[in-house]
Amino acid sequence: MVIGKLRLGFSEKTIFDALSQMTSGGKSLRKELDNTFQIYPDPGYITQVVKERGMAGLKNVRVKTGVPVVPALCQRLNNYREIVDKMGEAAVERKYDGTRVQIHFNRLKNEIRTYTRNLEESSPMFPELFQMNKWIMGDEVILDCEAVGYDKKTGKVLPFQITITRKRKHGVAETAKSIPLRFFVFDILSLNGRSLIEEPYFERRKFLTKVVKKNETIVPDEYFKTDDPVEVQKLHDKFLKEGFEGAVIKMWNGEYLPGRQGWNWVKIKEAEGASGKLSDTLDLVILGYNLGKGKRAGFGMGAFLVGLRRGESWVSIAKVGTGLTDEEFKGLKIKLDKSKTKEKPKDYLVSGSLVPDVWVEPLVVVEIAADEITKSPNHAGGIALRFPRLIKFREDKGPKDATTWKEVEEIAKLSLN
DNA sequence: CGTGTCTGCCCC
DNA sequence: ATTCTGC
DNA sequence: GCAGAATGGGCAGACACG
Repeated sequence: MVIGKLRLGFSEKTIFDALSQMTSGGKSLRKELDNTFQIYPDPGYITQVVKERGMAGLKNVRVKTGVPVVPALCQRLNNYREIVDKMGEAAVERKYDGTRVQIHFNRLKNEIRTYTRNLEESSPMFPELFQMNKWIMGDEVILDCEAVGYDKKTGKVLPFQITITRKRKHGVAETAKSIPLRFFVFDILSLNGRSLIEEPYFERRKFLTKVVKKNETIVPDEYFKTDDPVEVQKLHDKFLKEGFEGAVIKMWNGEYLPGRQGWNWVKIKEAEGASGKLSDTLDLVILGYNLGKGKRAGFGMGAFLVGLRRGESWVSIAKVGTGLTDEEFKGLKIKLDKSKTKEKPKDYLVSGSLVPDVWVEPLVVVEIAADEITKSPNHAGGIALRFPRLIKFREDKGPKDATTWKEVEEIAKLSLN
């Protein structure tokens, strides 16, 4: 099936608005179009159905294996009480740092297909699913899960960088052997032709338990029911200690809603109130900046390179392009241009792909938050920050007061549990 | 044949 | 992924 | 509150170059 470029993003909204108007419908019509899009995300097809059979035709569009469902996503919120206040009763699940997989199983057609979070078909990536027929109690099933690499000896999950090596065109079988994946199933979207997306969470979970038989490769994900913020916090701490990315909290009665809607699904990774999953923020020095595109080109900076002192050199460990307001970008450019250098300063160690458009003297200190310190093939320091963002400018600090290499190594050790 | 660089309706 | 911004 | 548009690290692949 060809899903056109209009699939996600820019104009299905416009198209559906036009379609609603054309068919003299109002808001309810628009809602019906959106609901259909969730189970058949192809605006071209939907337009055709409406054209040929009118809005009534939409009722005949059903969930089916081989057509991806627009996946539900998590809102972010790092306050336990607020989460519970917004949801009431909720389920708490582990957050896995892997890759999202929507599994479509059709016994009669002998078909097993998978889709990514962006509705990309990914079937060739997961040869281990070919035995689904033994593991699934049903003939036509759509499952939602997270696939994570795991260590066969210890059973522990592996870092994202290892899991994602599976995203390849060649050598999939070899990689599957050396880095097996485990599929943690947390939802079921359809069963034998019947859509379950409008069923409440706890009902879907009942179906899931009946349908998925646990084994080495596929596991019905564990969940904990609660309406107590303290309990949520305890579970979150437990998950972090176990080495998982955090917790996902879902409304107990919630439907399976596409995208981020309301407070149906919420994720929490960091300690309550913290700005990133990494235990500490880092005070780093700006080494240069890039000119930026689109709106950012207007104020002459899109991102800046940060690093710290290691021995006699300055080494980069991240680029930062978020966390600043437009005004802050403008102000920072003016400030940095005062210490622009024509050439790369001699004591800078920065590898090719990260070389900025403009080099600056190592003077400006910024506080940076991140989720993780990872080994890096790109940054000269050999490590990098995952999801770096600016917290604030440290005008009170000079380059000598910046975080030291030793401190970073300590934090890195801690973050590897 | 290796190495470097760049790209992806990429994954996060 | 995170974050900011205009609506 | 929501969608859109900026931006991050890093993987395999494709391609250029020597």
